[in-house]
Amino acid sequence: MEHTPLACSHHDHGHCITDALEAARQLCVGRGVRLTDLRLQVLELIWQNHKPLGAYTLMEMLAKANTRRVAPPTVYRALDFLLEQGLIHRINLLNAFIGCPSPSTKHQSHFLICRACGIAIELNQPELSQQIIGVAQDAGFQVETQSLEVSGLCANCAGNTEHDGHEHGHGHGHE
Amino acid sequence: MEHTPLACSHHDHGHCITDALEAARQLCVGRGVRLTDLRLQVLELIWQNHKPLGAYTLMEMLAKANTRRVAPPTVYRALDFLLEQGLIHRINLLNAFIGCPSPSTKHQSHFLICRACGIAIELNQPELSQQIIGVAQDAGFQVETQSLEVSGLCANCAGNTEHDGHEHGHGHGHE
DNA sequence: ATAGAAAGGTTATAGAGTAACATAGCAGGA
DNA sequence: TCCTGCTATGTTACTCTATAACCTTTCTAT
Ligand SMILES: [Zn+2]
Ligand SMILES: [Zn+2]
Ligand SMILES: [Zn+2]
Ligand SMILES: [Zn+2]
Repeated sequence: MEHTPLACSHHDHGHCITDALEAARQLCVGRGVRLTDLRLQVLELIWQNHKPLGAYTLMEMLAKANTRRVAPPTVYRALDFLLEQGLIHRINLLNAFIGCPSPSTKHQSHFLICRACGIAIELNQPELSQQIIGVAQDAGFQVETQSLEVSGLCANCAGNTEHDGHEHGHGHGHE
Repeated sequence: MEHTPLACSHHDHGHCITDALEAARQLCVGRGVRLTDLRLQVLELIWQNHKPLGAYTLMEMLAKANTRRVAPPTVYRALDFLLEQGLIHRINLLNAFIGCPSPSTKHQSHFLICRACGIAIELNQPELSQQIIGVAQDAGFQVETQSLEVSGLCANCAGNTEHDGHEHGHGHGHE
């Protein structure tokens, strides 16, 4: 496509996208569910960087890409499908959505979210999940889903701002 | 402070409220901030049970109690104050707010939320907070706030539904 | 008293999500 | 093939959540 957007300055983000899309395709075939054009397009847009994307931002991107109006239910239905299949996660803190790098294995939603650059890093810590389940069990609580959203500064942004107070080159603008 | 804020069917909730309000008063005096009538009223409404309350529900309750219209900014400003002072927490999963039973000690927001009865139980697990900080540090991430929202069934509801499929007497109606 | 700051009131609008119903596209079976 | 039902998408309208901007009131300190 046109560009490799920001955030991931140090890795080939094109691979993130193509790998994720290919994995999604195979997963859906295996499950007998339909990864339609629209759903694939939404997933692709979400994967364009590592920042969570709001439904309305996504809507505008869709409208632009398809040169016609797209209404909220259209994008929300696609998002619902992707959530059900575990292909994306919802970040409640931001009312936004982000691609899951390991959709084939069921897991909980644990994220580190940088307040400076907006990147969201998914944790892969089954032990943490287990500890949370244990704590809940001690209270007689039966866990169904977990959402851990840690806010702060990512390695990049912490490094940049500990020397001087203002960020450079992070592009956390108005998108 | 002595009550276990679990499944509030069996504890004197009047004490929850009066204790919380008295603690809030003293805390604000100590900090030199103003717990105004409005703010106190909002806090009191929030403490009326252990379920998170939405801003608009709160708005209606305020309007009814004061027999005059209350606009969104009014309640949101009160909520912002209470959040800043740590007197309440925000549950992102529900877009709702709940009273904090231990506002005098700084801590993270860790909740068990029952999808059946709506109760939200705040965890008090500094070790869990520490473990999360540790995991983040391994990724070079500098933690500022944590939000853990675990959804599932509380002891009460799990007990009631494990014998038969449908709930009884839970009152998770339209309030 | 008076000035400045903090809090609250008012209006309007932005942002996020859903209900309800209509249409289109894809199946499987006669 | 045509029919039929199911799934996905389009469309309109609406609800719920949250904030911007501006004004008035109340508190506080001098
Ligand atoms: Zn994931
Ligand atoms: Zn960052
Ligand atoms: Zn608390
Ligand atoms: Zn319950």
